[in-house]
Amino acid sequence: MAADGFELNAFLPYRLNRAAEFVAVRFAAEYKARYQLTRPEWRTLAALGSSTGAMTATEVGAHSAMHKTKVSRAVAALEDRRWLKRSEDEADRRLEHLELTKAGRLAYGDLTDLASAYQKQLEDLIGAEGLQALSVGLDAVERAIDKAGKHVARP
Amino acid sequence: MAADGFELNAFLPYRLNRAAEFVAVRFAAEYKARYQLTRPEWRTLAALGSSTGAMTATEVGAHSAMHKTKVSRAVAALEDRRWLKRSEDEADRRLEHLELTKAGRLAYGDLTDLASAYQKQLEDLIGAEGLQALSVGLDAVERAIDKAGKHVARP
DNA sequence: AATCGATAGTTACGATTGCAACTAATAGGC
DNA sequence: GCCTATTAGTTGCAATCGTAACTATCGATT
Repeated sequence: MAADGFELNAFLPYRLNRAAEFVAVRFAAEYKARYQLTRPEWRTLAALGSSTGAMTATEVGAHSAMHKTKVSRAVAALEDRRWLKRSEDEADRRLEHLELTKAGRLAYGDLTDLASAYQKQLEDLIGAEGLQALSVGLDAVERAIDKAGKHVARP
Repeated sequence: MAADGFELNAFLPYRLNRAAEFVAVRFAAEYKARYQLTRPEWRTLAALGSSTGAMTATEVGAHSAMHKTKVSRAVAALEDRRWLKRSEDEADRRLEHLELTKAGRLAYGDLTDLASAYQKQLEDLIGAEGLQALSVGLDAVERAIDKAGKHVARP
C-alpha cells in the first residue's frame, strides 16, 4: 500500500529507469547484432562521433553518464578495433584526446542510420505530443544536471 | 560531426539513459547508506511496498523493468532479511505470491520518506514546468510500453 | 492420460561491473 | 623550488549481472 502520500508511480528515478531501460534494450540488440558492440562501447563511439572535435575520456564520461572505468575499457576496446585513436595533449600530459578513425566514423555513420530508424519507430509508438513533452522535460533535467555540477554516473 | 541529420543529443535512448542515471545515482547512495540495499533490492521492495496486495516475481520484474534473475536474487535477499515472505499459489504451484512482512513495510515506509524528500529536491532542481512536461512524456512512454507488450529488461 | 509447448522461477558460469588503490602529471600554496 | 592536494586515466579484485540451461508445473492437443 502507498505509505503516507508516497506514490512510487510518480517517483522520478523509478519512472525514468523504466522508460530508459525499455527504449535502450531494443536498440542495444541492434548494434550488438551488427558489430558486437557493448553498451559502453556504443555510447563512447556515439559521443565521439557526434562531437565536432576530439574529446577526453572524462568528457566522454560526463557526456554519456558513464563511470570512468567503463569509459576506459570502452576506449581500449575501440582502439583495438582501430575505430579510435588517442593523442597526447601537449600542455597537459595527463590528458588524452580521443578521435574516431575513418573506420570508426564509417561505423558510426552506419549506426546512426539504425538509430534514426529506431527513433522513428519510437516516435510512432510514443506519439508526437508525448515525444515533444518528453523532450521538454529532458531539457529541464539536463539543465539541472549542469546546474548540479559535473556528475559522472555512480561516482 | 553529426553524420547526415542524426543528432545524438536528440536520440531518445541516449537522453533517457543520461537522465535516469543522474537521478538514480544519488538516491541509490541514500538507501545504500541506510540499509545496504542494492538497486534491485530497493526496486523489488518498492514494487511490493507500493502494491495493494501480493505480487509474483514476474509482476515485479514487469513493473520495475528488471531481468527475472535480478528479481529472483533480490527476492532471496529480502527474504533473508525477513522483509518479505513467499506463499504458494493454491491453484498454480509455479507461482509465488510475494508480500512484505511488517519489518519490510516499516523499512519501506522509512525509505519512502527519503524518496519524498529526494523528489522534492529534484522538483526544485528541475522546476515545476519541466517536471510536468517530463511526467506527460513518461506517461506516453509507459503507454507505449504496454502497447508493445510485456517487456522485461534485456530479455 | 500421454505428449508437447509454454511459463515461473532458480542456478551455474563466464562476462561485465564498480570500488579502491594505483601511476603519472598538474596546480596551488607557501 | 618544494610540499600537498587534485585530476586523468588504468587496473586488481570482489561483487554483480545476464545468458543459457535447468527443474517444476501447467495447459492444450490428441
